[in-house]
Amino acid sequence: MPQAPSTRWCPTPKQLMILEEMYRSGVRTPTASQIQQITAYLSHYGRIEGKNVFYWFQNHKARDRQKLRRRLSRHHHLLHSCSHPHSLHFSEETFHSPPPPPPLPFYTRSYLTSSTGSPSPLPPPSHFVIVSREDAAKRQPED
Amino acid sequence: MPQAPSTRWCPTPKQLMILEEMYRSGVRTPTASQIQQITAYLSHYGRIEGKNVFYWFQNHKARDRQKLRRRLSRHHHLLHSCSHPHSLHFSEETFHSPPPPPPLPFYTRSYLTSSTGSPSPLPPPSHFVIVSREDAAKRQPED
DNA sequence: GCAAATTAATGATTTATTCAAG
DNA sequence: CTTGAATAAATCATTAATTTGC
Repeated sequence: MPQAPSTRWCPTPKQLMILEEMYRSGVRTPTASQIQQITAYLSHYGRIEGKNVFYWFQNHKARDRQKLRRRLSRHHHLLHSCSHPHSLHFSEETFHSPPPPPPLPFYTRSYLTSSTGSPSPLPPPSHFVIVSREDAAKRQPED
Repeated sequence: MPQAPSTRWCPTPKQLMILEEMYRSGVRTPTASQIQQITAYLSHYGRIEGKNVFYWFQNHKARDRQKLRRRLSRHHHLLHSCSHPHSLHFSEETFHSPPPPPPLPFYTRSYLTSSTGSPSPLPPPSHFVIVSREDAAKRQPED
């Protein structure tokens, strides 16, 4: 019985080291030729195909971003909760502790495209624009 | 030491999420009244002013286009820019120094200059594509 | 120690976006 | 308005770590 035909690529430690080194050096989305070169080089350390290299960089980049985003998010939350000592009291949640679920129906593409049905929004002031950097600027949805 | 009264707005993760959702929904250059409403809504999640919203959409749209344009530019210049050693962060250092055992020169002058030196179509077609996007080019910044 | 069971990583696919060309 | 090009995000699937009962 032939060994389990491992259905997916499994990088050798050496291959992994090199890929990580490249990533650290700034490689993120290698071009086709770069992928070819990288693949050719890594094939000295074990079986590998171009798509493996392609996927590896895609995944690594994506998960790096993911990790970073989670870290920043947590950091942000910690800062906020720590900077408001008085929020430790539970009874005061009425104020600013947890943003209650405010209504979320907002602007959607449908709203923008069917602009004729907009009763509340101010009429586009059109020419003359930009107001101060203060309250806002006015513009027509051109997109 | 006086606390740094953070002179500029810093979106909370929640605010960012909502802004991005709006952007995805088609909002690009909200009108003054839209900005007012958005600001009011986002203020549930942290300090924010109308100008912050205005600038956010301006910047996000601009950077989105910039990113795309840079990608296209890269694509357009690939054949020529491949001869730019600088564009390959990991070229000789990464390959010629660390990997001692196996031979395989990597990015050599010949490769860089004869960018068209990739005669074979590219990474294994295996039954799916990846590869189609390769011939085009991408690379480098802000990834 | 050692596998079966469970959980965490991560390779591979699919889906949803973006802008701009036609 | 539709489509092309190129991802990046979300998801699926399999492999590696680990936990656990014996």
